[in-house]
Amino acid sequence: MKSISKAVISRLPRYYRYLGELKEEGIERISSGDLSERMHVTASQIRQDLNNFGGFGQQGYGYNVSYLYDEIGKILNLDKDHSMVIIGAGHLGQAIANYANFEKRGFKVIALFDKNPEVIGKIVRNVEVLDIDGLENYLNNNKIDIVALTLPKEQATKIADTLVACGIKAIWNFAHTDLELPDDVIVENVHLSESLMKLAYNYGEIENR
Amino acid sequence: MKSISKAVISRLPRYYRYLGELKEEGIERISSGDLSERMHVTASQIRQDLNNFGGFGQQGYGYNVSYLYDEIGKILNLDKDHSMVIIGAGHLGQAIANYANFEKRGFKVIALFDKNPEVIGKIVRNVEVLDIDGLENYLNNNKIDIVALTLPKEQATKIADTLVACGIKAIWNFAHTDLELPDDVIVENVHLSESLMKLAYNYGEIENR
DNA sequence: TAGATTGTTAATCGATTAACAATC
DNA sequence: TAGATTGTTAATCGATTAACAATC
Repeated sequence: MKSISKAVISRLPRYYRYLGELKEEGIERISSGDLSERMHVTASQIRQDLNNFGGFGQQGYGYNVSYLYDEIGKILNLDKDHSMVIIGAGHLGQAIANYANFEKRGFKVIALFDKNPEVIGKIVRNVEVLDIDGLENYLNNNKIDIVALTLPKEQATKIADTLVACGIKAIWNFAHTDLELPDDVIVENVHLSESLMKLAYNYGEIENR
Repeated sequence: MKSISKAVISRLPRYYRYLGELKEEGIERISSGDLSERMHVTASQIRQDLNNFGGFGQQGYGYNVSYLYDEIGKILNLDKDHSMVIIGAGHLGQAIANYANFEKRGFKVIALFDKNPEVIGKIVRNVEVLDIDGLENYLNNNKIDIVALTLPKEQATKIADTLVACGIKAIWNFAHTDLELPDDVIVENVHLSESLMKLAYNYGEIENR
């Protein structure tokens, strides 16, 4: 099976979001042309993207919204549950723990960790903040799918090695650094400062024209 | 002047980060070849990217780290101050307000807004949380460069229109929706749920191989 | 059936990589 | 000067768009 390009994957969650909205609006079917207008992408791209995974539509009819929504959900593994641990219980860690929609999609936060005694023991959305010293032991005794790293880069690098040693395969990295880990460990980076710099560049350009 | 491609812009902050690290390590010069090894990109791409903005290097020598760092900073507008207002003083809003490094780069949070009486009046990093009802008046009387939207999508859409009406040209959008705004308003999206879905897809692929 | 719209191939466009002459 | 490394042009690769036959 030829692997799917990164560009395609990165568009799937957006399709999923729009289809969810269409579903909520009670719309049963949609053509690539109509969806293209809503999403401001070409109809060609929508059809090409979807056909990487199979023929979800029907000639002369279009796509069944509910069916396509479910299918994209399956592709994105949203039909399975994912246990998640958050390391770093500062505002960012707590923001993620509190975000209800993740749980709706099967992402279940089952523990937070921190080294700060002031937050250890605190309950965030029914989940206790545990002492980081117990992390290794915890990981060895619980099946964890995803670890979110919401702590400063100095600590993130070291903790990431521990995670890999404990067999963690998926890391959601908010620390401002690139983790250098083995190939079979997936890292998804959220670099907020880089996002903000892009914004600074782009609005600077607008001002000068 | 031909405009620079999005792909190039999105790589600049990462170059900037690596150059900052090199500076801290006390390294004075670096060749595209050496930088390419550190960053895991091709030397060709580095040279192509940089030459969109001018010749920053010198044949036979490479690039002066400190000089290149400053030049990329200028391109990204980091040599200017940017006043920022955060709307939504929940955990995510507070996380951003608290992030010290932004201030180092010239991004100054000068107000937070919320509609929740329990947080209004609270001081976050020397900045007061104000009542959202006073937003329009505030924007009309203060020069604000960037507004961060860290609130639910239902509210974000409405607030975004207010922002545009008040002349805001740069929005850092954390709400899970695409804001439909005039062309001269720059929106930089941070869609955390889409990032998490990409991670779910990718580590699912690893498991199946 | 006729119209609509997909699935898919072919054409275009843009971005990345390779190569090398220029030059420090 | 000789070696190193850039700046830049040319070649390749991949992604997007256009076109249309297949088919519901």
